[in-house]
Amino acid sequence: MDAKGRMALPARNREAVQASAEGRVVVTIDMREPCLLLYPLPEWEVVQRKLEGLSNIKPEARLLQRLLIGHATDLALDGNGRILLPAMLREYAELAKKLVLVGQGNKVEIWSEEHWRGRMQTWLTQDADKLLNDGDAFTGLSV
Amino acid sequence: MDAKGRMALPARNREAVQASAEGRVVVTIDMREPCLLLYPLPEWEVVQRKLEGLSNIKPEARLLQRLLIGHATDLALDGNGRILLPAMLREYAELAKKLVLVGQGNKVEIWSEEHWRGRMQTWLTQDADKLLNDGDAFTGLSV
DNA sequence: TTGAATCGTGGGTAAATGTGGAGAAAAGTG
DNA sequence: CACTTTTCTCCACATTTACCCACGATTCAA
Repeated sequence: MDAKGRMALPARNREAVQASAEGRVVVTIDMREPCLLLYPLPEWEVVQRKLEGLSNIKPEARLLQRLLIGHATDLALDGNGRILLPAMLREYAELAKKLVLVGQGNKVEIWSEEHWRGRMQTWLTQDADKLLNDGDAFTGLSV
Repeated sequence: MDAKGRMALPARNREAVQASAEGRVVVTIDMREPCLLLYPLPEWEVVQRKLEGLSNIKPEARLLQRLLIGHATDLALDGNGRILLPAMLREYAELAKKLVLVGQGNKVEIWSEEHWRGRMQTWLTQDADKLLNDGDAFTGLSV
């Protein structure tokens, strides 16, 4: 990310986004982690419909809607394949110069390198042990 | 928001409002949170009809009607794309110089930055945990 | 290895947008 | 009617954003 808050989308993803969404993407926050989520526009519309379909009586559902839809921002790639991340989103994820992009199928996670390192540490030392010792959880799943 | 209580609508929303409602919007209060709700006029008319359709025997329904419809104010964008928020609404949401606008599909929430930060803090530290640990609530929802 | 193309990065500049204030018009008040 | 207060319109300025170009690094192919 540069000093203006612009982030270059890797050429690999760029091609897909250009083809399916004419360079239009949506960025929002991840409630569980200090990172952002980037969807190609069509993918986001699926997610948004799911969210709006939730019972809006449940407080939990309203929370999801407010935070995810509320932070969702339409962005378009500029001539160099970059997007300008809004200041509020940059602050939420505490993004610095160095970013880490993590592909997740229908979306890409955007992390500051610093947070990414910290979480990796935690996952590898604590959570992975727990996961591997929980014999039943993933029976039959071969990776 | 400036000292006169004027608020600039972001250009992105402005365009939509100009097209569908000739720059006319309705602002009212949110009963659950210290914030205001801004609807393009056509959207508000839908909401108002729903409210009026509620059984007016139930005290809860009458309360909704009184507060939402009672505070609803017709406003129009000025030459610079701004609206003048009535003093009563400004006081209700305790709006200060810095505002946060949160898009919610058919409406926009208007928060003071201070309240928004406070609520975010609560949501992310308390409610989000509860939500994520409540396994049944959102089975099958993949965001 | 070398040239050529692509890619990531940074910056300049012009246009668009956000912000603030002055003064005229309108509305409310005594 | 005179006066105050509010609201609207217009103008000026600061900030942000969009667009363009340039340079160094990396990749790819010959």
